[in-house]
Amino acid sequence: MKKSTKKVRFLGVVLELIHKKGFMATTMRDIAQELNFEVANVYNYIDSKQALLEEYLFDIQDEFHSAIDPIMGSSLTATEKLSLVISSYIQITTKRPYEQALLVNEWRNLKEPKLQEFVKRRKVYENKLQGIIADGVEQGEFRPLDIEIATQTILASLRWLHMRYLDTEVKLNPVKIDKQLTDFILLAVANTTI
Amino acid sequence: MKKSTKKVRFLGVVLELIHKKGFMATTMRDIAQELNFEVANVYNYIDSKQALLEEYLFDIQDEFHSAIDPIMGSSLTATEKLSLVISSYIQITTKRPYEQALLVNEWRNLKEPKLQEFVKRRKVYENKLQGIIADGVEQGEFRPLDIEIATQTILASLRWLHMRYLDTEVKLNPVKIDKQLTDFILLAVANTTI
DNA sequence: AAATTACATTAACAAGTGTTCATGTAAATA
DNA sequence: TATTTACATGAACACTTGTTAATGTAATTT
Repeated sequence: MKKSTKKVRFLGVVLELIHKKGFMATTMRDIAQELNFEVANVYNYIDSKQALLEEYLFDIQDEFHSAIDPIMGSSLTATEKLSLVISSYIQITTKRPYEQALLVNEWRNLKEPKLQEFVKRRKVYENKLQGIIADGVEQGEFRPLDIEIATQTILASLRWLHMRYLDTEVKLNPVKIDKQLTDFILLAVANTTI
Repeated sequence: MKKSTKKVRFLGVVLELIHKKGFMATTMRDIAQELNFEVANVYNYIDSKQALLEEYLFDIQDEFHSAIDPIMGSSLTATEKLSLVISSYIQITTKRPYEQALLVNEWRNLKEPKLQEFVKRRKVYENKLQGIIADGVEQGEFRPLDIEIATQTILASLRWLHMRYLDTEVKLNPVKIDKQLTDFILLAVANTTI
């Protein structure tokens, strides 16, 4: 549609509104009111309510892929790769907590065929991480984990963080967070003590 | 309202429907159709759509409290307590995955004042676990973690499990899950190797 | 057998839903 | 200056929403 600064503002304001009320509970009239104009004008910014959700979700999902791909392509050890994935995940979350919250909470509200596309793409990301874990176990860097459970557990352990970067809550120090979570996960998968 | 077996069936069928479609997207007419009767009859089972959500959420939340309370009251070590909390969490999740899914995904759709009540009660649970962590750090059983981050991370690492016990997916072996997750978390918080 | 309760229907309600159309004006471009 | 583009409005649309009222019948209790 557009790409002016007005649209940027629109997306930012609406993102917070959707996060606060939930996507389904946010009506087009809610959006219009938040921006002090009439309902019909919302359609000068977006094609539909669904398209709006898709725009947010696929955009933030792309960011996660852009972060993991160069790590996959590198020739680092599994431990180093895992560490980098964790750090990149935290970095994206602290930079874009509202989008991350949508990613966690609202992806279910996508409709087919976009829903399938989203889930498939998420699975690709998970498989990349799972590849790192499998490699680490094979090389003896990690203990003999069930790699599927380990992958899901690691991702889950990172999936709460956005809550601490929303609204007026006291922000946690990203560097401290990074150290705590990296230590936590690396200790959990490691074969040896540090 | 009631407590007959008809109501039990009602709650079971509707629980799955709500999980599949999402609470907001599930209409009273959807519910009626799923049970092969008319909309108005839904109100012979529940007072309102909101009350239905409240019934599910506070019931499963109570189950988590009932599980953690006796552990808190015991005179075990922090490590033993943490281990038991993890196991009880997994047990509830595997036994009632749909309710657990609601707990994770749909609590936001509660309305005041029930929403506040829910959040407050969840905080109580979190504080109990946080007490165990704090104790473990003080006693030197655990490493010097940031106890708030550790608590949230542990809980988050358990919060994906219900997904593997829903629908027609291949169920994971609960005993294996228990061992993998307990190892994962205890290693992550431990001061020493096992 | 009579009375109460549990389960069901038909019909309607007031309010809200996403979206479109026709139209207008301010701003940017030609 | 003329014209296109960006941003805005008012009115309406077809449909869906949760909920209630009035009423009926099957099952259970007295």
